[in-house]
Amino acid sequence: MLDLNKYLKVVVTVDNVIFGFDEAELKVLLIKRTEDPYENQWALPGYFISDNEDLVDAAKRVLAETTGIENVYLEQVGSFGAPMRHPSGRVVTVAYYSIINIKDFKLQASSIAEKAEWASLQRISNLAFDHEEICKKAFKLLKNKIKIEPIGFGLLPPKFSLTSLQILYESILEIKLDKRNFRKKILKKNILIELEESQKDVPHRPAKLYSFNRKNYEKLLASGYSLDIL
Amino acid sequence: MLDLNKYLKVVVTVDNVIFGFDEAELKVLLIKRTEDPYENQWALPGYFISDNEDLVDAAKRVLAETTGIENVYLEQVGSFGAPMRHPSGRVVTVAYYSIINIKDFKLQASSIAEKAEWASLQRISNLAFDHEEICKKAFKLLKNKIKIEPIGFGLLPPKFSLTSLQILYESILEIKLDKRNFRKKILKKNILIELEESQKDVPHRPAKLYSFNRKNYEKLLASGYSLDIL
DNA sequence: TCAAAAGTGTTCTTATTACACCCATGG
DNA sequence: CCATGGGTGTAATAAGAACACTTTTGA
Repeated sequence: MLDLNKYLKVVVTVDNVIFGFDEAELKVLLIKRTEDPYENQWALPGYFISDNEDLVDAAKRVLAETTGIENVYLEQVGSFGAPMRHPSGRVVTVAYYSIINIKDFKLQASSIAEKAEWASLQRISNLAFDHEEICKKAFKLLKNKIKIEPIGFGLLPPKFSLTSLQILYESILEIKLDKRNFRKKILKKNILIELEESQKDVPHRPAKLYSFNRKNYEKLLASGYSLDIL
Repeated sequence: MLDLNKYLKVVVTVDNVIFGFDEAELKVLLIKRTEDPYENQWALPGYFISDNEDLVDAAKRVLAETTGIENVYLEQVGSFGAPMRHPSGRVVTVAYYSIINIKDFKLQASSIAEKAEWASLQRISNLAFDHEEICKKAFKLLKNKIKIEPIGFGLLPPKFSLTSLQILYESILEIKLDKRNFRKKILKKNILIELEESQKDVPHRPAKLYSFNRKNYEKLLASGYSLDIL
């Protein structure tokens, strides 16, 4: 039997890039570190893995422990293992990302994180470690994914206006879209349910509200269909 | 200063999924293992990382040591760290992939690998560890990448016929393409140079040969252009 | 002269782009 | 009655899909 002790062993951590959408802006969840190194600096919610724990399970556990967020689907960003990325020694991290509706979760402090906060994507410079690089790679993956999968709906409340949806796409893809063309295209996909409800108490014509037709999307998927929203 | 010795340390390996193209078929490079576990079984070329070595550098070194292949560009597939993926204990692996022209490299045996061999993609079941899963994920990434970047040319000799190029796209994307439409589309991109040469000694009308116009592609890229081949 | 792959255009259908005005509401 | 964002259609252009026969070569 192979003796693994002959080989280099390193510390492995997991980090999470959680995207949310609020006030018409894409945000990312950061924690304020309470531990050395980078004490009191902003960082991605991450920590060490435990034994007998799959990497994605470690990421879920750490996310819950540092921010209170539970039950989210995580997708892998990749591994980051530059020899000096951690000032205390060799640490390889495996990063995950997800997108959530900010209003669905209440952020909690923890022993590891003094506080968790949603930060604008424009303000992710000066993060601890190589976390800015990790954020950027996650954002790139998010951009590619939203073009072919209806993941944007996870960032919105269950009932939303077409304008909110358009702003969401514009924020993530960093482009401007034509209102009429966007509506035509998204409605033709048959993955939205037009509700009876409209916005209330807005100082302009209230927008019709829609919800995501998950059932129909899954039916379309099953019949071998690629979304290709934009 | 944080003492990393308080935390779990695990063995980290790197594995490589090297794609090649030969006899009109997409292949992947495998080694026959000479070490326990999975002795004498086929596996991806991989091994343990060293200290003070970035992950991608480890992957390059290991690839050279196990197969003799050097100087290739590696892209990360991701990390795989299920607790029982290695029978001897906890081992997290970071996988990379690349595509090369088979004829450009001579495969060499090594102490770790009795021999290296190109295997058809259809024959990657029964690999050691979770290497089949890793191959599948790498193949998915390759499929997506070839749609938007001209990486296919790396799999072909410097001079190739349009039919070879079409077969290459068909193999990777696992679809059939219309000959006329494919030619129209690829020629319109302005990334091919039509050579004076033709095939020789073929028992049918010889095909014109083309080469990849890298300079022009880079110029197009710089002017903010997305390839979108298919 | 046969077999095998190379090479070549047109038509039809579908998707994409560009663009400007009236509507409903709260203040 | 004003400000604000909601909602709507058409025409022009570009891209994609479908399709079959002739050509060149070696054997």
